Amino acid sequence: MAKAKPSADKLPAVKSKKDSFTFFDDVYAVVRQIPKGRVTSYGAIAKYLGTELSARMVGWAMNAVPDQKLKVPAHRVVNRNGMLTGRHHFNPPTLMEELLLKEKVKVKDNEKIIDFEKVFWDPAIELGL
DNA sequence: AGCCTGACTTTGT
DNA sequence: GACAAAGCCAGGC
Repeated sequence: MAKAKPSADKLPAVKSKKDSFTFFDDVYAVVRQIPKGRVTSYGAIAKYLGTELSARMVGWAMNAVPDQKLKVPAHRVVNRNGMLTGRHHFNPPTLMEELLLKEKVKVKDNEKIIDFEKVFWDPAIELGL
């Protein structure tokens, strides 16, 4: 992963707090665009949204999903280690791994994705940021 | 209004 | 390499 160290190059470009609702909406929008069999990290999404400093909010957004019918494949979102840290938040905790396995995503120890780098889907790149 | 928590990430010891 | 701490922002109490 390219981790640049922009001291002055790092522009917050964060939206107003009033646009906070957009944050959740954007998160859902990005997650929904994750191709099948691919996964991404909270940080990647956060970065794409311009709030890489608040990757937690991405996960928080998942927990704050207004309606599951939004088809937000939260199971395709893991932490930067490729670990299914959020599986406990699924209805059955095993649902996350099942969904991933169903999409041909290999999971090791039922908590970590194998070849995470290969199935990693970076919105900033795929969506052409 | 203030304090606490959290599905993260990075950095330092 | 493992553990601890800090920073981030939004929501709940």
